[in-house]
Amino acid sequence: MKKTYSEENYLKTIYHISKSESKVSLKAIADVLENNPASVIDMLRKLKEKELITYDKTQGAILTVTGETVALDIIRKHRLWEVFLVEKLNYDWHEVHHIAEQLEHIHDEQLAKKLDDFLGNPAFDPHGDPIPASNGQMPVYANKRLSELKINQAGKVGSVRDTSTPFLKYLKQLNLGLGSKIEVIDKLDFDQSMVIVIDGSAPKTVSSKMTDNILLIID
Amino acid sequence: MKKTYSEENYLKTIYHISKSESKVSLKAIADVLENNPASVIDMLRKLKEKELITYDKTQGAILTVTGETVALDIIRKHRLWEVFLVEKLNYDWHEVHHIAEQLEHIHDEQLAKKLDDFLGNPAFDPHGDPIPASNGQMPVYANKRLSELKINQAGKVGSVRDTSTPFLKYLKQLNLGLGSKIEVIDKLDFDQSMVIVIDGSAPKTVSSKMTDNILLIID
DNA sequence: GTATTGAATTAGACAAAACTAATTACTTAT
DNA sequence: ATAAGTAATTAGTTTTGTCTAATTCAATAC
Ligand SMILES: [Mn+2]
Ligand SMILES: [Mn+2]
Ligand SMILES: [Mn+2]
Ligand SMILES: [Mn+2]
Repeated sequence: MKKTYSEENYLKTIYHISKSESKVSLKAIADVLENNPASVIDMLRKLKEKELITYDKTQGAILTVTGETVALDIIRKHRLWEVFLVEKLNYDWHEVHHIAEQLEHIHDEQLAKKLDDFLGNPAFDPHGDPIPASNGQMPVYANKRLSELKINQAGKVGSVRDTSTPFLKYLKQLNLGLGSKIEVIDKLDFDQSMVIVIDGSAPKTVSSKMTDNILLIID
Repeated sequence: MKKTYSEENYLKTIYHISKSESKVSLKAIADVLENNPASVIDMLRKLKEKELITYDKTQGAILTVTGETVALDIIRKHRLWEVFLVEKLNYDWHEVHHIAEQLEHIHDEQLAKKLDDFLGNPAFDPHGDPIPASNGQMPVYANKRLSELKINQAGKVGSVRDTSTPFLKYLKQLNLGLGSKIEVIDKLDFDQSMVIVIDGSAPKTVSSKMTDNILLIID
């Protein structure tokens, strides 16, 4: 059965939340989608009806196998399109999210496969996030948050957890991108802010909100 | 103001009908979109309200300048995406229409321009239809229908008027594509069917429905 | 000129996806 | 244990875009 634009967005959101929270609450979904909780509960009941999720107040929303398949398919398309926009159309990485948000809903049997081949079967999207395989396997990479590093540790930027335009613009301004080397020079106890060196340039101070959203590959 | 998916489809349809009929009747729109006339009249009133068209029973629907701009923008995107799908993703020309039908509604300031550049600023889509410029200028080419040719006249296929899958499949089967040379060997008086030679191969008989939908460039 | 047909229009209904406002159910903090 | 605050839920609306069925209008056909 064909899924609507909106159903697909809900499934995707539930998937994402489930990766960082132990319970996918109604409130969390409402926050991410910027929808009213009353709207959200209606949709959850609809998705439950279609057996794409289970839901109850205490357990929260949980994707069924079918539901997860749909979610991963949307995420796959989203990330492939992001690669296309950056690699082929020369968009900046902070500009592509809202376009991929639309493109991920284009329906066609062959499209994802053909696009994937055209792009050379990329493993990561422009934000460093892994692209699920067509069979729905999501590769996992053991990355560490910058905020978890201790003084004098170092790593290479593998991905970012926040893909909002303001955050990505801030990173650009810091001259920080995927692959940048980061060394922790100092970490302040009182607010967890860090002094870091990016690719050997002058040390800069960054907040814990920033360091929480950078994922590093540790050598 | 942002236009909805549906509004865009109506404007595009009105544009297309206006190119082949002197009056864009409610009935004609309903037929093309396969919508009920009652639905169509509602939408026409809405488009009139927004000053994208004028409409009354006798005149039919007529695009305003703003309405035509929107229509041409959608058509431009539709045809650019078709080029992308055929040239870059290796789709067959008969497979791309329903995907472009979705892609044409992706909204982004820079997208059409970037896509156009990436594709090398093509002048025609895979069906031979001209791609409107970004300023909304639609290039016009003086093509003649195959059905208008007389015996012994010849021409090169410039575009097709029907882009339905059955028609395009039929053309493929005939080994007929854009650029194919067609010579008229015979024309039957009673049903206007023709005997033609395609690129020098064995003569074939085709119906008037077929010859009405092939546009030729005459040498 | 009246009958028949087809086109345009009206009225009322419906599904999808959102909303507001009010209510109920849980969790904390005092 | 009670009050306060947060989360979940209900009830009732709204907007968008569609539909069916009934009606009116207009163009032939005889
Ligand atoms: Mn989306
Ligand atoms: Mn991404
Ligand atoms: Mn369309
Ligand atoms: Mn086309």
